[in-house]
Amino acid sequence: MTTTLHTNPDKVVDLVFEAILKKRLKPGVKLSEISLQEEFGYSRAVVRQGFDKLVDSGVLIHKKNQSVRVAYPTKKETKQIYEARKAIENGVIMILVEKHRNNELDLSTIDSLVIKEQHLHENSEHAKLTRLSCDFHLTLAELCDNKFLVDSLKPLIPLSALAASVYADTESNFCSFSEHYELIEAIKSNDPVKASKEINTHLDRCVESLNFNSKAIKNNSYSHLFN
Amino acid sequence: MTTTLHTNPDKVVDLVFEAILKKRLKPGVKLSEISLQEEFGYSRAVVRQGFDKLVDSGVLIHKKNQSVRVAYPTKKETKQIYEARKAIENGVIMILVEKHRNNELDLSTIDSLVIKEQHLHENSEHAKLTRLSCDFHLTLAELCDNKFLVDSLKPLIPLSALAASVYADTESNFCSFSEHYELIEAIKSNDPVKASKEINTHLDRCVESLNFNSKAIKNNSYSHLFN
DNA sequence: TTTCTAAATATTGTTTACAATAATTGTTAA
DNA sequence: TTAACAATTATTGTAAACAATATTTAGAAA
Repeated sequence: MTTTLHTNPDKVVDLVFEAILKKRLKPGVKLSEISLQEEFGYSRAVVRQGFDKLVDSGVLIHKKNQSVRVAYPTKKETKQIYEARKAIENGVIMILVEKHRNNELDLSTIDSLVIKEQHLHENSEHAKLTRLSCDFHLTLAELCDNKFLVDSLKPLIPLSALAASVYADTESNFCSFSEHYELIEAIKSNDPVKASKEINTHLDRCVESLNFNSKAIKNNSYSHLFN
Repeated sequence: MTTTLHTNPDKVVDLVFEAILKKRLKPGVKLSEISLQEEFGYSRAVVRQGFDKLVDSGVLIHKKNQSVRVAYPTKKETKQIYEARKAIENGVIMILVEKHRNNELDLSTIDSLVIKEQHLHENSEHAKLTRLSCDFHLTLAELCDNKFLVDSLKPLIPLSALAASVYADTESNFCSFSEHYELIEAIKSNDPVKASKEINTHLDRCVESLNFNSKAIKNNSYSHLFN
């Protein structure tokens, strides 16, 4: 078997992002350069470059001479993450309403995504629904056709997932499917005020559904996370 | 003389950012790893790490096996940059209005910055004014006390400066001092609608002041940029 | 048993050397 | 003179070796 050698640091970034969105990588977990090198056939330098990018975006934390760790968002950071998302995603929605008004917007991909979400919701497949709702928000940004906006939002999605890992009591009802539906309807009705209200309340409710008190104790006992 | 060895890639990032904001680094210029290494005493690895970050943010362009080059924003990219800035900075202003309403905002630094801008404006020191207006926008973001918002906006400022290098006919009136003043007044009046309008029209006018036609020819003749 | 200390191990930080590629220069032929 | 090609040079890409630091393990003393 010829193992193809991977040389793209972005692949490492995608790998870590995906693992976080699937809740396989939990907040606080250690990630050594060598382990990824051996497991996936990346050179150590490539792994380091990928890690550097992830550290830059705040998804990994790096202290000198220590292994990087998956971020463990504090209450304050969680609120900052959603505050930043509100700013960026509001802009995204405004652009999409404008585009839709000018008949420049193809909503077919997002429509089918919402339908998928509905199915998962009806079948109570919470894990998959959570995963898909991340795609929902990123897909909206991508529809703007603006790489700078996408790059700004991208790291905030796994960070949100990490915050949920820490503070969400239950997976159900975290990122509401019905609110996604309403948001798309607002875009289709060419109503920027309504659309803005929808995205704001949606993201506000994501934060409100978190429980910062009960898990506060857990912050002091990282040990169970590190094997 | 004991030359202290620099080991922080972020210093390289700051160095390049500052050089761009001061218009000393022009769009399209080549940057070799070795030159910075020799000139500032960074190790090549550190320079590479800094370059990687700058490439990630879009400020440098990197093709395999070639030296990195300072970005040369196209017309489309320039519009994307300002579209992204409108999204992010709108969010920034909304946060600041809310903070000011709750008496949680100290505007003294931004006030003195605007006064400095006024002096430079009156003395027609266009270069310094352009430099300071970049600080104005970044300082607003920093007042939000949200590192994610700051990180999102940060690369868009040098990119705006590069766009101006390419498409601005004259330095004067590029980023209007009086509009900065009006924006702060809007925040002080606790009026989110007015403040939102101010930042939007301000950024729109920045783009409108650019001349995408005349410089279109220059795109084909890079030669004057490379010494 | 528990706690402190020291040795051993593992991991990251940095430099170096070499390979691969691009850019430049020089030469020759039309 | 110009254009095409070859040889040289310069620069980046990659891997490997070593140093510095952190972590773990083992052992000794309380």
